[in-house]
Amino acid sequence: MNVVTRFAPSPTGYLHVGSLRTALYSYLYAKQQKGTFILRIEDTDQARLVPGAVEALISTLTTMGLPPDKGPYIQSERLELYREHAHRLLEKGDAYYCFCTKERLLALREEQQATKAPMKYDRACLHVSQEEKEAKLAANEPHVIRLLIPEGKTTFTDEIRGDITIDNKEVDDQVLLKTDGFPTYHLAVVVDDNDMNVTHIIRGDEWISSVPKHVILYNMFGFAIPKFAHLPLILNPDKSKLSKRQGDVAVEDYLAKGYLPETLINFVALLGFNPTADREIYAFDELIQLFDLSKINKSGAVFDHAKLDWMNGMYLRTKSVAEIITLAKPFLEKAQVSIDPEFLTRICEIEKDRLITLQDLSDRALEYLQLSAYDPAMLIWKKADAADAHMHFVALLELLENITDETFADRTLLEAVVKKYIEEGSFQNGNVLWPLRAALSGKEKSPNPFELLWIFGKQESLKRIDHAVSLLK
RNA sequence: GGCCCCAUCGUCUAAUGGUUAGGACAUCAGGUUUUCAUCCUGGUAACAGGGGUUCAAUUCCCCUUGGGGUCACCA
Repeated sequence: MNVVTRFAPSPTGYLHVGSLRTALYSYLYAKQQKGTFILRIEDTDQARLVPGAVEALISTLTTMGLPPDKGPYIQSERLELYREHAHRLLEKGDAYYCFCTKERLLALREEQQATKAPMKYDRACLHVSQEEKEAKLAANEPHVIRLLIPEGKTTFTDEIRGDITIDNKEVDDQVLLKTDGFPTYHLAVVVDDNDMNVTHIIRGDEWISSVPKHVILYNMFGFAIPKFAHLPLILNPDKSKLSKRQGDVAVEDYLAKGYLPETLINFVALLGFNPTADREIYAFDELIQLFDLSKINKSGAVFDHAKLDWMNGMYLRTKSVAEIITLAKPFLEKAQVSIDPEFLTRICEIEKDRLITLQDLSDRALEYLQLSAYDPAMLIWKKADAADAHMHFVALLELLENITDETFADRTLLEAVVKKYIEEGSFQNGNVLWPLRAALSGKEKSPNPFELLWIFGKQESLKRIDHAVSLLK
C-alpha cells in the first residue's frame, strides 16, 4: 500500500505551530514510508478568504523543510465534485434539502439551550412534502443539503487512541452543501481524501468528535475508510488549547523573532512524541527514521518557551560565525544596523554562546556600536575605590597606547599584556579587570575585558577608557 | 450541560506487574571566572484519590476527582 498523507489547512494567512506539528508528522510518516505528502487548501469558507495566504503557506512550509510532493489542491476549484457527491446522497435518500432560515436555526438552538435539550437540527425539512420541496426549489429559495444520519452507533479506530464508539444520536444532520453551493468541511474532506487516495489522516484532536460524520459518509459513498490519527493538542501554560491570546502561535512569528526553522521542527516534533527519551536534539533525517505513529502521546502538551529558548541556543552554537551572520542579516537590516563586517564578526565570535535568537545578535551589535550612559560608580570594583580605578585607567591608557595593532588583533596577546601589568604591579585581578571591563562595556555584565579590547580595537578601546577617566574626576 | 478524550517531577517525556521511577528544560547549590554567558559537579522535585484483580500494582479493571476537546450554512 502506497502511503499518502496530507496537510489540509484553511488559508488563514499564517501557519499555527499546532499545524506545523501536524504537517511535520504527516510529512515524516510519508517520507519514512516512501509515500506521498499532499498539500490541500481548504478554502470553502468564502467569508474567511485571505488574499495571498496560499503563497505564504507554501513559502513557510518550504522554509520549514516540509515541501509538499503534490498540490496544492484547492477546494474552491473543485466545487462540481462536491455537488455531484451531495446529489448522489440526495438521490439515495441519505441526504435532504433544508430550507430553514438562519433565524429559525438560531431560535431552535436557543430553545434547545434553554431546555437543555441536545443541540441538534430538528429535521423539520425532512418532512416537507414533495410538491412543497419542488416548488421551493423552482422558486429558487435558498437551501442547503443535509446529511441524514442513520440510527445506530458508529465505531472507528484511531491509531493513537484505539477504538472509539459514538452513538449516532449524538451526531447532528450536518450541512453538506451550503446555500452558496460550497461544501462544508465534512463533505469536502471525505470526498477529497478519497479522491486523492489519502491513506492516513493525521490531524488535530479537535476533529475527533466529527469522525463519525465522516465514517458515515465514507460508508454511504462506499469509500474505503482511511486510518485516522488524532494528535493531542498543543497547550497554553494554563492547559487550554494554544491560542493567540496567550502569546505567539504562528510559525512566522517565531521565525521573525529569530528562532531557527530546525529548532522549531525539533521542538515541535518532541511535543507529544519522543523517539528515544535519552536525547533532545534530533536531525531531520533521524526524525524521519525514528518517527512512530504508535508512540505518539495521548495527552496534550504545553508549549514551553523556556525549552524552546534553550534549544535554539543549542542549534545556534552548532553554527559557524559566518553562518550566524548570514542568518542574522535580515534582523540587522530590519533594525537598520550598519556595522563594519569585521567588527560584527568579532562581536559574533564572542557573543555566540550567549545568543538565544538571531534577533539577539542584532541587539548586541547595536549595544557595541554605541556606548550607553552608565553610573560612574559602576566603574569601581567592590574591593577598591575611585582613586584606585582612576590610577589603573591612567596606567592602562598608557600601556595600551603603546601596543601594536598586531597585538590588538590577538586576544591571547592582549590578555598577556594586561595580565603582565597586573603581575608586575602585584595588583588584584578584580582591581584592574573589573574597571577595565566596565569602562569598555558600560555594563555590569559583559564578556571579559580581553575580549572587549579585541572586539573594539585600539582606537575605540582608548576612547572608552578615556571617557571613564573623565567620569571619575 | 450532553457526548468524547486524557491523567508520571513546575514543563516536555521514558520505563516497568517486582526499578533507588530514568532523561531533558526550568529551578537551587557548588566549581571555573573580575562580572555575565558557556562549561563541569551535585541537589530539590512526579506515578491525582479510592476501590478491586494479583504473591506483588505507577503499570490491568472500575469509580471519583481534575483537565481538555466538541456540540455552526468555520475549518
